[in-house]
Amino acid sequence: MDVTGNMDSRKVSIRDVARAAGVSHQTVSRVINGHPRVTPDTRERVQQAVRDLGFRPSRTARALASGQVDAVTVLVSDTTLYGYGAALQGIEEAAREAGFSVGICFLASVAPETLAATVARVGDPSAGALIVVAWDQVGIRALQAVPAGVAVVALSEASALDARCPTIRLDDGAAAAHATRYLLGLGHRTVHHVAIPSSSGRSDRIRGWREALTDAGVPVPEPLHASWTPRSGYEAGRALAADPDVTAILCGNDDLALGVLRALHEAGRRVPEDVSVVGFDDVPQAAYYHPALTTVRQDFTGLGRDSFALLHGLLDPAGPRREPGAARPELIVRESSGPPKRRNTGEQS
Amino acid sequence: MDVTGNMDSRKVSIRDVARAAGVSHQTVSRVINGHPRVTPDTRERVQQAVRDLGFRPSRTARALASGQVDAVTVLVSDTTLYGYGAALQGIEEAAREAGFSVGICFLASVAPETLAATVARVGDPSAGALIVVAWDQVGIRALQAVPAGVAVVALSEASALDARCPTIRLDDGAAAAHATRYLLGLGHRTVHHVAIPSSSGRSDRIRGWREALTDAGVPVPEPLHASWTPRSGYEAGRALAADPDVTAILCGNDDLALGVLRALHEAGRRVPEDVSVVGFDDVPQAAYYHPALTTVRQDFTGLGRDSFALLHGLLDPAGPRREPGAARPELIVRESSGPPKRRNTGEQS
DNA sequence: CTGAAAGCGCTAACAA
DNA sequence: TTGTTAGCGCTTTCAG
Repeated sequence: MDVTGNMDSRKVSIRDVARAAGVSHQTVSRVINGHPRVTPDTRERVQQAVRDLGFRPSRTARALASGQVDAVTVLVSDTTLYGYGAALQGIEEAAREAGFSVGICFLASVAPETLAATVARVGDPSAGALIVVAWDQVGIRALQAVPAGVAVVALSEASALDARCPTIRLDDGAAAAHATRYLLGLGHRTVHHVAIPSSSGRSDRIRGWREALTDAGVPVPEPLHASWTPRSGYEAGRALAADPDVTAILCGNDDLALGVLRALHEAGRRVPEDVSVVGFDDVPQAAYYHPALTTVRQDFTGLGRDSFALLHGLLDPAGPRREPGAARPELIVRESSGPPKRRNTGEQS
Repeated sequence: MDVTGNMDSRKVSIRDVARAAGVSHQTVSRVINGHPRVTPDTRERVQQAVRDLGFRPSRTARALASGQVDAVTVLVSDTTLYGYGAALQGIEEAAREAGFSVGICFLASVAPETLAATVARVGDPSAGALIVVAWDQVGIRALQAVPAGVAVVALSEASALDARCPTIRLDDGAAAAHATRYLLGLGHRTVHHVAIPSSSGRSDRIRGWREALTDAGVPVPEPLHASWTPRSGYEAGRALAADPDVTAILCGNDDLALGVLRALHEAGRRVPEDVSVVGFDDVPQAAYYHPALTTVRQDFTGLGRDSFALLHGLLDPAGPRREPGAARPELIVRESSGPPKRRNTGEQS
């Protein structure tokens, strides 16, 4: 017995409540599920008994009997990366508000050869629905490994090939183009790009950047393909720093930009006087980098919320629809970008 | 029917398999659970049927019948903070290896008044065991709200009062003391401290720092109490930058250190020439800050793994014991720390 | 509006 | 070694 004088609460079942309230266990079920046609009096008696006994319905039993689970598990490669972590947070919030429990599986730590088996296990129909963050290759592969018959929603790049499931798309092509035009507008002759890995081989960010360059009729340098880490940004940055023609760099994320910043500094190239650097994502630290990073803010949390709303709508078509609410990408101008020091007077072509 | 020619796999039950294999459903249960006393022949027939029908056991039904769940849910305030995210990742890895599914609940987005209810809901005994990351106030409060009768393990600060549940303790008091002595050893007259919020009011980091100072017989400045964000580090840093006596600052985490770095820079105080800065945690970005941050590396992932191992041992005392494997905190010296520029020759006391 | 019966898919005792 | 009989705690159907 505990403080409230009851027996251990883990053993009270719907029948115990029924007995205490002098009704059938069925009536108890109706009351706890908010069934409309119950006499106020009966309802009150039952609720009293529920309180007295500290009854908590078993989600497991409910799931088994009804075949519905109210659970979603999120497949995501690595929440240490800001965008992924924020998206997860958005999903979890929305799911919790809807009374769903949320499970998680980090794909990054799954051996490639066991990926399919792992996905099959966590994607068990009896474990509820799935949301897979497919912004990278692992995510895409996980998506393909999802067993048929499971409700699933994906978060993907806009350019990702065909979606065989409902999808929330992150269109940062437009944002990349916008950032590129901003840099061009500052007077740079072209903009170099350090790219994050793409899920599809044709990343939106690369595409947007390239289009902006092409539209402006300026040369399109070869993009540098990096990973997600500051270290790989640093390596790309060293290469770029050695080229005096480089005056503006658009980075695929803020971590990359951080590495680029450092490489530039070590090479004696000042930012933004000699080189402008623009990041992507707007991590909470970006405003405190040295110099403070100009970057494209993205609403990952909103995307996460939207993906859950989409899933919820799928699962319960009768339920209230929620309009997508994710904010559009937004360029945040800080210290790391500015006009090139010496304007070229346009000699060649 | 799908590619393999079977009916929809979500509806095959243990009895279907039994029928196909010509045995009782109980035998099927034995086979899928690896029960030893089954004739190899029978076992083979059953396994064949399982394959043919694409049978997947229902975790829900299994949980309901056996009373065991093989699931753990993690209560954590905000995985956007590196240490929390890494710990979660460690827990998830270890749990998945053990065949557990892992759920998650972000405390930061739970309204304080609904915290207890939320914890009670996700901490439902039928939802499995709990690991709560109690490195902060919300975590502690969540821990207290855990209903009796649920298996729970906590991750807490070493100084946290009494633990009413098995606990993995993070002792960064020693690490803070070590970092402080390192700074003192460099010749600084004292070390200032910008503190993260503590779960207990008596943070280990503060204690270790204070002890090192006291042991060395140097003055103990009042610690500055900040939050977790670069911004709050920045604010503390501005105050510190204005004080010419400040030559060494130990920060409660790397984000704080980043903010401090920036404040110092804006104030024209050079790092490490004028002021040394040491952080805590060693986030992946720390080596790329400007200057590269000296910091105390912590093995959060290992802590996470250990906490799951502890829980697993609790749940299954017969199972294999796993020794705690988390690495001890380690000081990583980089560019942000060094000897003070002008040695004081010890005029005033 | 309420109750009785049946069963969700599985495991746990027994018995054979 | 295998099969039979009972449930786990709840929802669902159908009577009353």
